[in-house]
Amino acid sequence: MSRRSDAAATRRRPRALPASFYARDTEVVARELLGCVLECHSPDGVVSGRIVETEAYLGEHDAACHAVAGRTARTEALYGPPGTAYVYFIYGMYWCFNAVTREAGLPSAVLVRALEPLEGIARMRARRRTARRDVDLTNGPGKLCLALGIDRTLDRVPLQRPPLLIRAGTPVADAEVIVTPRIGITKAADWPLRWLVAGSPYVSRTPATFTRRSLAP
DNA sequence: ATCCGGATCGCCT
DNA sequence: GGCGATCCGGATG
Repeated sequence: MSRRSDAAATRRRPRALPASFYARDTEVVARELLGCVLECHSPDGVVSGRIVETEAYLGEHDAACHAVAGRTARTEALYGPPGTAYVYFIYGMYWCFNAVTREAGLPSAVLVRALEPLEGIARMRARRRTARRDVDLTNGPGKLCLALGIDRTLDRVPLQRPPLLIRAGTPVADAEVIVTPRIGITKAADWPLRWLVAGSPYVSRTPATFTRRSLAP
């Protein structure tokens, strides 16, 4: 990616979003996380990216939310305080990162599905050897966890300080936001709970609404 | 002890 | 657009 992006990300370091940011309606948090910067620290250095795609998972009554199983060892993080991480393992080989929302005891979260790489791009390339192009480094929830080095050790950590944090970014205007159904689920698959930055080449999958919009504005 | 489904990815056609 | 990889969590016996 461009040196300009790296330089811009390094120059400005807005404060991390406070826990109160997450202690709100999950859909509002999912929407407002667009444009914010997810940043992960490790002995290898700092890696970060701008959030361009999110999904909301609404709690025990959302059939696609892991909390349908109730409170278990796995879902414990979902029941934790707002502004902490829920990191889970999927399909035998990938991690997915969520930010816990609302309040402790109400198991809801926002899944971060795609990033625009900003900082530590060389490190991301090293961790994502199969990605031929930079747009493929972080355009999916499993990919971005590989690129940033997010795994089980970060489950339940607070998101206000290293090793894992989310900073305020350049706000994304409503005109640039698209909402679609969530991806890769079978239950409650028609609920419009996925938010994307329109036109970003870094999203995980271009939604059908893109095509429809361009053909029939 | 065993079974099954899954908030994915990468490679194949 | 389809499929295999690979393994954990939760349910069932």
